[in-house]
Amino acid sequence: MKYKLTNIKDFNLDHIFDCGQCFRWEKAEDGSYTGIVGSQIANVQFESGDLIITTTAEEECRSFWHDYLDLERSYGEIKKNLVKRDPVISQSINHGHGIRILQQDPWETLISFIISQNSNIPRIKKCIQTLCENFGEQIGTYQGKTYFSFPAPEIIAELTVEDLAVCRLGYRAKYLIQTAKQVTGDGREKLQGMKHPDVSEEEAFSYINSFAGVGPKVANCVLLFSLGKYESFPVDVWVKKVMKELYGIENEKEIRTFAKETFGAYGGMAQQYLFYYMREKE
DNA sequence: TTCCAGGTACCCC
DNA sequence: GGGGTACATGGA
Repeated sequence: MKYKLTNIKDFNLDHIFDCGQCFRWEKAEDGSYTGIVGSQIANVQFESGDLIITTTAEEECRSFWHDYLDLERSYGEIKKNLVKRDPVISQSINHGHGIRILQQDPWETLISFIISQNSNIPRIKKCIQTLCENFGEQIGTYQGKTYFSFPAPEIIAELTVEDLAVCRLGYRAKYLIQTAKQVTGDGREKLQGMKHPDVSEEEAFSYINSFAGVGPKVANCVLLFSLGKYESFPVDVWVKKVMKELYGIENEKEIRTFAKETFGAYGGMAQQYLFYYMREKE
């Protein structure tokens, strides 16, 4: 299927796919991006306000893409609000003005960010790709390339550390297996259930934080990138750098307090603008 | 060689 | 509850 969505503002593919929230979208020479979401392969192009989505899905799923790309939310208002609360962030917002927080799958996000710990983005991408190629399902080809789904919890739960050695996950392999075992059964439904607006950020945090290999940083990424808890403010090495440089705050606890008080309900968006700014700056 | 990367678990006090 | 340290791996 092919969709054309018009008059889209505050939207930039490079900002969205290169701000560290996702690991499986690839840029093509024409500037479009191709990725896998669920069991469909999709290509997205964006030019002068028009968004063209080409997908292998046969059924109508326009509203799905609206949700996934977070098109219903007014990022213009959010950015205005953030600058009003804190003028210092405006340069970061200008730099990543087209960022949108994708509404990703909680299971894939959980595993991806367990893999991300103490690693770097190119290697994280490679690990995840190998994981999908070896243990996901082949879902089709697009422009000569074969694509694979993200392996289900039931698949990873049955693997051994030796099976996963091909992915070069290091000490994280055992976390994947343990977490997958926790998620199988009714766990998957509980994980999805955390998306519900009635589930508070605190409640979601303590649940996600209880998985093997998940600490505060990974938990906050899962909350922000897949559970719609937009006040979450993941603190990693890059955020520490930018907070020191722009605000003179080094202590992690102070960073959290500052973010909560300053950015409030949209701490997650603020974090993404700051993270992207600091990473591009190097 | 050493350092570092979207950190966490575990131990000690 | 804060403060060290080991942990797999690959690129700079």
